[in-house]
Amino acid sequence: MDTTQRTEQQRSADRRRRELLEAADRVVLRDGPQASMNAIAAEAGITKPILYRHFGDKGGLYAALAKRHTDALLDSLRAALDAPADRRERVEATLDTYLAAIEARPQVYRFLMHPAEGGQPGDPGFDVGKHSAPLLRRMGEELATVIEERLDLGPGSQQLARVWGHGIVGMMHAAGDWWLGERPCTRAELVRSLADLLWGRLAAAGDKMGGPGF
Amino acid sequence: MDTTQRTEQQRSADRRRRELLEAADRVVLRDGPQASMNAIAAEAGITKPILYRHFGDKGGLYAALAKRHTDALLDSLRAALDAPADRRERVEATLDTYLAAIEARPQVYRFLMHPAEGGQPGDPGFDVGKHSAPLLRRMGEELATVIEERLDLGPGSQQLARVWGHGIVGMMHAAGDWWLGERPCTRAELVRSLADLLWGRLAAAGDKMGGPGF
DNA sequence: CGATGCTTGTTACTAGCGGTAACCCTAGTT
DNA sequence: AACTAGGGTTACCGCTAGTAACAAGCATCG
Repeated sequence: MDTTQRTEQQRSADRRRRELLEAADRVVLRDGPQASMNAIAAEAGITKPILYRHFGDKGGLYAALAKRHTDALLDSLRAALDAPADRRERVEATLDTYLAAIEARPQVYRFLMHPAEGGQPGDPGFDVGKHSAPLLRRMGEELATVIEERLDLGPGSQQLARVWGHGIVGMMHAAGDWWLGERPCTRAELVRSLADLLWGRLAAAGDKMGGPGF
Repeated sequence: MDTTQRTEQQRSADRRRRELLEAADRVVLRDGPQASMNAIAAEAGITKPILYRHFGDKGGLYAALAKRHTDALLDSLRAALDAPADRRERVEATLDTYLAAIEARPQVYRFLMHPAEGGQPGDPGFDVGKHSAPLLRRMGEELATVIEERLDLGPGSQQLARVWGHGIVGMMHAAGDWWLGERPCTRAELVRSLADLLWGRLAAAGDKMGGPGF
């Protein structure tokens, strides 16, 4: 049990793992989220059981793959969120960063939003809750902490911040998804519209027709 | 080609179709979205090919199934949205209606959010865009039309309304999904927090620490 | 009456998936 | 030389979606 040997092997295994992940990345980027384990193994130049030895099951591989992209995206978002500017500018920069990312690599984005979808036959468990992609959850929590750290929201601020975190992330996600499909306007316009929504223009707008009854 | 006969057969087919849909409904409600065609056929007391004759493929069945629930939910939402009350109350009622629905039947909700996920092997097409569930899209569009009809938003109102429609729906969806998993507060509190967000409390809140640079 | 279709239903199959058991082979250790 | 440890492969299991191909019941036409 020599430690140097162990680290040697660990390193080798880690390098292999990274190679496999990059191959998987290529396949997912080409075939979308339904890339098969066979295809990934073939792309990596090896066969299935090796994949399973490294990642356990398809969910494990997908989780590892998703973590890389999610971490990268979250780093960008944190940078935008931490920029030295006023709140509105920071919000717009964060929205724009996210939208630019999903615009640049839609397949990766799609993969992140529709992960494993697993559920092997023998498993009787049926996880209500945790439907959405881990990316959404992580972004929501991240934003919640930022909000709670920086904003003075009075009593119940922690809970309020978490609701807002997940809500805002969901708004960004859904609007981005729709925008990516239809492209009804430029990215800048979308960012501005969403920021306007968050800035209370919905509440401030006047009614169009007659009295408030309608 | 007697018309009466034709309607006769049409009626019979429609009744069968409804029976099959109800059986499928039971199975999906029990087994979740990964219910197999075999299981659905067994529940309906028949065998697979009949399902395929009626619905084409799994996507077809799921689409038909989703349409029923989506229509029902949209009707409830429209009712809440059309209530004779002021805007804030209507928004809160709509949020609450949606959240109550997903709370009452989480499996149906999950099914609606993670539909077919189809993609047969031979099909090289890869539809970027249209990732999210049809339910989200339809709710977004619906809300957009309501906003555009009732609010005076100045120039570019149509585009703004659509962005807001999809954004608000996404906010509701993501917050609801998270809430369903963690149950960190009551439904009423969640509704209130989200309405507060839409009412601009994010923009109105004060900074917690020092100057605006941070 | 018999033949023709049409709908309803079945059995039996294909092709591909995720996942695994069993084996092989090479390297290094004692 | 014997023996173990990993990396690798073949061949399989059970499952899925989807599809022939065939077997009735029942109307209509010649």
